[in-house]
Amino acid sequence: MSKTTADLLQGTLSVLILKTLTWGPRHGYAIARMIEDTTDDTLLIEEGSLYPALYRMERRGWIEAEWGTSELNRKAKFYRLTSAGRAQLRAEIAQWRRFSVAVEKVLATA
Amino acid sequence: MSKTTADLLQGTLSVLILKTLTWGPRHGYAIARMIEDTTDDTLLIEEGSLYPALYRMERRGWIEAEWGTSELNRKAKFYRLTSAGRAQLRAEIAQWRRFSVAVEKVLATA
DNA sequence: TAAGCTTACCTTGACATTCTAGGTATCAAG
DNA sequence: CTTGATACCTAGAATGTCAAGGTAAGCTTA
Repeated sequence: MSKTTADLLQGTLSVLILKTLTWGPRHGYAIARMIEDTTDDTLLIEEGSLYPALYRMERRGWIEAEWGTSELNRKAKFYRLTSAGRAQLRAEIAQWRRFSVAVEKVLATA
Repeated sequence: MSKTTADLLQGTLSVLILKTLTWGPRHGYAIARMIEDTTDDTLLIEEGSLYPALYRMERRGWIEAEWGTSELNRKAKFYRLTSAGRAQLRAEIAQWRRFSVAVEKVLATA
């Protein structure tokens, strides 16, 4: 099963990133590590998915970027939530729950 | 996510179809209606997604088709699960649960 | 001081899936 | 005989993810 779409369901990456940023500004690499750690590597965040997602979200005004220095003294771009991003997060969480409840309804039928 | 609050997450349509077919052979239109009814229209199955999905699944040997007559006396193509489809269903359910548990872990963090 | 590992970012192109928006045909009901 | 529901089908666009590359700088260790 598969090469594609097995690791992440399309559409969930943004909610994961937004939620991660509620803990405070983070750079991309750290966001990926946090999600992987939290899920015991069930969700693997590929960099080829991560960075394009960050650009999309920035373009849509959900997050803002600023260059800085990482904890390990490397150049890093720190993202933080905007208020639009916070609203988007609320919407996406609600959407996710509605959706997963609905899927469970189908899967749970005897 | 897109304008309709009800679109599917990529990768979930097949598990929904497979599960629906455990109730017995169904034609495409009936599969869509069942999923929509079960979820109170939270999950809307577009025909442009449904029929291509059925072909993919048939090509992969998860389901088999046979022309027949619907309850309302119309020509209809009835699909039924193969044993490969049953195995696929088990795998996809397991995958879905692992995935949704992982997403919840991220979203649930205080 | 060089090699190698890790951190950190970025991009291109392929790929799968879903949606939009059409279309056909049949049957039942008004 | 027109309308609405049933039932199938398809082309093309849009979207998002992944694979697979790449750059560069800091740390470690030999």
